[in-house]
Amino acid sequence: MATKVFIVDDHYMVIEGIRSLLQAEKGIEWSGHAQSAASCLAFLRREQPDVLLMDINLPDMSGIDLCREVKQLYPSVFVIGLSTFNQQSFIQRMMENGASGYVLKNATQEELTEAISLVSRGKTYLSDEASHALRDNTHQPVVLTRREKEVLELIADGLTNNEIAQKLFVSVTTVDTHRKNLLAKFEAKNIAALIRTAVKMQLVK
Amino acid sequence: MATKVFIVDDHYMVIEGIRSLLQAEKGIEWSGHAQSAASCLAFLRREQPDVLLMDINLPDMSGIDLCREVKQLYPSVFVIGLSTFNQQSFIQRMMENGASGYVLKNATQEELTEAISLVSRGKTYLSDEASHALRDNTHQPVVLTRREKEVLELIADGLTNNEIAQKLFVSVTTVDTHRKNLLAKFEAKNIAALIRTAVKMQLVK
DNA sequence: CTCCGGCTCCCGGTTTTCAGGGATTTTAAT
DNA sequence: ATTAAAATCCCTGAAAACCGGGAGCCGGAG
Repeated sequence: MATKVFIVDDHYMVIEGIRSLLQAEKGIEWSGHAQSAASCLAFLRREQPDVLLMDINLPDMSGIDLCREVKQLYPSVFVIGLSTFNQQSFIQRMMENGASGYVLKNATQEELTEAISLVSRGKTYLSDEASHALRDNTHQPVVLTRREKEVLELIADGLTNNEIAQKLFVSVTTVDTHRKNLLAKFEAKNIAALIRTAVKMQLVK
Repeated sequence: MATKVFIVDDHYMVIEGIRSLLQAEKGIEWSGHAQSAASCLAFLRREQPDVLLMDINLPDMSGIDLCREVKQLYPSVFVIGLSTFNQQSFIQRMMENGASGYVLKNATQEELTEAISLVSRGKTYLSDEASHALRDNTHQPVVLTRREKEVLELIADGLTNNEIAQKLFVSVTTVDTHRKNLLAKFEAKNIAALIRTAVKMQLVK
């Protein structure tokens, strides 16, 4: 029985590429594709594939969140993360949210089919680069509170503590405390270093 | 006579996707592909296609630079930028360096073939989103001097003016001047805002 | 109920940045 | 040789950030 594969990716060319790569494969059945999280979820309501290839950057929802949602609703669907980037933080969060594998978009046909084959049998597949990135596990993902995110965003916008305090209707010292906590969480020496890593981790737009 | 199309992109799946999209087209001849700037240049030394589809994010060289080099060596090769991102700065710099078009990776088959057709006849094609992004022409690309880049990098690393001064063997006031100039060039209120945009513009790693 | 995390607020003191000037020397291009 | 841009250096004063504490309030989990 062939493995049913569905793909969600907002880049039409990537969908085409994967379809073309998998077309010839005997054990794989093309289940369909979606270009957004919403239409992916809509499809899943009617029908569940065995393996779901999922881009991490979707227009309406992050792949991380979509993955969690999918695994919650349909635990039997195995998810493989798909991305151009080889960022530990992404890969890690993806796996934490129930993904079974992670493949980079420059993967070869062999890699992809092997990944699908392994994952459909309940195993885990990580591309070499991905597993390597996971081993570099020095930075665990920084978890911020609601308030800290707000403050961080405003700091990144160039506001001073004073201005932030006024905007959030709190005291300057409160903002300063949040700032201290942010510096601690990011293990940053100052705001410059903090913003740098925050932007790279995509915690600020 | 068919238009010869060559593609350079480090993502195998995108190459496959485009190949599959163009396969059926009558007027288009698949000239080959490369996964790095180096092998693209190697190919061009032997043979020149009519149209060169070029990813902006290459492993060994930025598409921006590759585009400039290609146009300098082989002005008759028309370049179409290819990217997942819709960032004005990229598009603009690509066009400044001689590209004839810019297509997003979620383009449809029609869009892509139209782009190739237009560009091969010496015209310009910008995807809707790209041309729209270009219209938002508020931010011209920030040009930094050698020294400013160094200082910016060190600021982003979290060093203070004092530390930077020691590292670069110059006076603190010099570093402060560079800092001021950076703030002015980025039109940033303070370092937080500066670093934010600098990272987003990929001027710091 | 108790404990913990998040949010709030405060103090005192030091360091750094920012906003204004102005000025000289190197370097590269015409 | 001239010129312009880059790089260097200096001053002052105000504003902001950073440091290392302490402390009360609340809501949810155990």
